[in-house]
Amino acid sequence: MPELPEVETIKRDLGERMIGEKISRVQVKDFRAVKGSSSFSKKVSGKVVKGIDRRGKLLILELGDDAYILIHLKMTGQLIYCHNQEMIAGGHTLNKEDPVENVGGELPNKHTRVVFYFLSGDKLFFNDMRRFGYIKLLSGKDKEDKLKELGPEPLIKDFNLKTFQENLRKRKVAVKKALLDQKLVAGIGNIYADEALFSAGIRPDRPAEGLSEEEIKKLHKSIKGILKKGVEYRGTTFNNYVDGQGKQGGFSRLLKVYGREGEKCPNCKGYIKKIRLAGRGTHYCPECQR
DNA sequence: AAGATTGTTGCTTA
DNA sequence: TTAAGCAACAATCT
Repeated sequence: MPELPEVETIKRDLGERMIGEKISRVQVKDFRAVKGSSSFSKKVSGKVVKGIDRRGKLLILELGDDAYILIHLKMTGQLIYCHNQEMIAGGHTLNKEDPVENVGGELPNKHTRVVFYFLSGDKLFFNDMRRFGYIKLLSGKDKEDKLKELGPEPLIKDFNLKTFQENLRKRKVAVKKALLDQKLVAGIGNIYADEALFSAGIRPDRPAEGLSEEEIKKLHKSIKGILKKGVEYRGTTFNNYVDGQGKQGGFSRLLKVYGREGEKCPNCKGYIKKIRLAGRGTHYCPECQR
C-alpha cells in the first residue's frame, strides 16, 4: 500500500530517469484507469516530462503548457520505468517469503493498465491489480484545487505542531482515524499510522481530543521520524509495493507492530494485539501504548 | 468458502 | 450546519 515513503521513493526513481523524456504515445489498456480520458493519449503525446512532484500520496508529472498528470496508486498501483534495452523486471505480486532479489516477470503483465512510450524507447508501466488507482490530466488550476484538499506535508516545515494540536483537540474520533485523514496530515496510511502510534506510545483507540500536550508533541515527532525512516529505507513492501525499478522496499523488516499480531513487543514483555479500528486492521502493544 | 485486505469518495445518519 | 459513520469499489489470498 503506497503511502508517503513509497510514493516519495517512486518519485525519486522516476525523476532521475524520466525528466526530459518526450512522450511519443500512451496506450490505455483499461479505460477505467484514466479518469475522463477519451483523448488522454492524444493530449499528452508530444509533451516532455518537465518535472515530477509528490504531495501526500499523489504523484504529479509536470508536462508544460499548463498540463499536469496526477497519479494515485491507491492500494496496489505500481509505476515501473524501463529503459530502452533494460531487462524488464518487476510487476508481480510478492510473497513475504520472496527474497528481495526475487522480483521478476515480464511487462506488460495482466495488471498493466496504462503504458507510456517515450521517444527514446523507454517505457513507463502503470500496473494496478485492484483497479483503485487512477491517472488524470489536469490544468494547473485544477491541480492546485485538488492539492488544496490535502493537509500539511509531514516532512517539511509545513507540518506545524501547534496546528496539529489544535486540529486533534477538535476531534472526538480515535487518534488513528484522525491520522488517516489526509486533511489533518498528508501521506499517512494504515502501516505508518500504526508504526507512528507505537513509536509515540499511544493507543490507537484513544480519542484524539483527549491527548495531552506532551503526547501530541511526541506523536508529531514520531510521525516525522517514522516517515523519514520509511523514505530512507525506500518504503515498505507488504503485498504489492515495488519502487520505480520494480524492486521491494527495505522498511518491511523494520516494522515493529504492523503485521506482527501475536509477536512479542520489541519494547516490553507484551504481545502485539490486532483489533479493528476505523474499518482497518490495527496493530499495537497493549502494554507500552497507553 | 466467507472474510479480510485498504484509500478514498460519496451518501446517510446524527 | 457540520461531523461522524459506513457502504462501495476492486481482485486476490487464506
